Amino acid sequence: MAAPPALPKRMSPADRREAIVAATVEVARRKGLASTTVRDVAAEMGTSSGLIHHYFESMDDVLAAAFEVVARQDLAVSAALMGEATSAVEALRIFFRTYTPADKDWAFQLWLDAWAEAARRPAVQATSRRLNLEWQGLLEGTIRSGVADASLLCPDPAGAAWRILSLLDGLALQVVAHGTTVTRADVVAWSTAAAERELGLSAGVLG
Amino acid sequence: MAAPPALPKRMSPADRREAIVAATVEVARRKGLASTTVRDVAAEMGTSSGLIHHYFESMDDVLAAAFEVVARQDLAVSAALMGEATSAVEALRIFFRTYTPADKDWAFQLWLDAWAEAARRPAVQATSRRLNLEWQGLLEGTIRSGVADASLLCPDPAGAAWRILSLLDGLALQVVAHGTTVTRADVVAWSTAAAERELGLSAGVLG
DNA sequence: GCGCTTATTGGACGATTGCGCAATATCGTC
DNA sequence: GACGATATTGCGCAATCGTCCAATAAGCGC
Repeated sequence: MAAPPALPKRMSPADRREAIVAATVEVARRKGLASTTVRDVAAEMGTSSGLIHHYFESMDDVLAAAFEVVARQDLAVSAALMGEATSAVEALRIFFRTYTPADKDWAFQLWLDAWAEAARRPAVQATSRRLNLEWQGLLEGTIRSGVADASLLCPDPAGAAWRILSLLDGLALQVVAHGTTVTRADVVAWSTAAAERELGLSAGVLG
Repeated sequence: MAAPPALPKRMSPADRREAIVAATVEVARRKGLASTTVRDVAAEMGTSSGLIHHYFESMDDVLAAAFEVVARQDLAVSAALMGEATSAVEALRIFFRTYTPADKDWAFQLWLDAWAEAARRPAVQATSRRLNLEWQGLLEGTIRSGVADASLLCPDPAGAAWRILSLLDGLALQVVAHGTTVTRADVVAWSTAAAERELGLSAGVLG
């Protein structure tokens, strides 16, 4: 429990902006994106609510920035680990392992909120779309590299990436939103199996 | 433009309840589930807002009821048409044709809202889960009947139904929430192709 | 130490939210 | 035609929302 390094009463604009986003993330983790308010964020920081609007034009921007931090961090972690892989197949294994974090349901709930709020909050829609595209790009790139060295077979890397990602999202959605008969284990098993079939890999290779 | 049949000033409880739900659907179609308010519904009906609370305990219940009507109607239409099919494969063809209605994006936006709001509104979560399960049941039943008469091959009808449904949802999500590079045509083509592979059908049969 | 810049405060503002309740209007029944 | 049941009104209530703004105070260059 390391205390934040002796917060000065007055922070540099860059630091403050970062602090606001961090506080927003913390609140959104507990309450979801859709019901995170300016006052929640201010209270979390221990400052006034007016301060938030000194750095952000609207709440839409604040939420979008917070969502971007969370989503981009997960993306960065996956991308970094996949980058160290010595083969496309190994990278894919890492992808499935990091994309389905058992203890971070709240992050996926943020995605659910972002997809729904996209219709009402332009900034949230823009970042949600951007991040989704980047995830697809990461996956597509990995597939392409595997096709290049013939370690896997795929006539349509871009489409395959969308299909794998969407199946994963659709299944995870059921777990997080409903807690249905679909289990976390099903999500992993079914999506990896689908990817193996999609990429001409033998069954179980991505397990 | 047929005027509603001479609304009496005082309606029977059953009719009024129905009218409230209908008005809620109309508002939700325009504004989404998440931002539909008691006063919106009252204004849509041309009545007072207090009336809504005379029939529903909370707004959560109203929204859940409205969502259920929309989702159940789509389900009923699909189920009815599929019931008239003379083969499992034909039923599946109907399924894909009716599940992806080009001109009704707002209905899918309601699903997005429901999935996100599920974390905050118990009644919405309950109906969202229930309806999702029924869609899965419909699809699973169709697959089972096809397996029974050997018109298709599937070792795991329940899982297959979840996978097909989730892929469809995940792809449609991209179209509705983001309007990304994924097109409506992609959604249909990709999900039918996945289903054909999943069910041991030759390519293009479900197109 | 002085003064300018600006980070920060703290509350006001108007709009909006879900919900509750007493008063009123309307209907079916005798 | 009067009565009882109840559908409906219309507003009030307390809480909350995002946004804005004048006042305050902290830090930096001189």
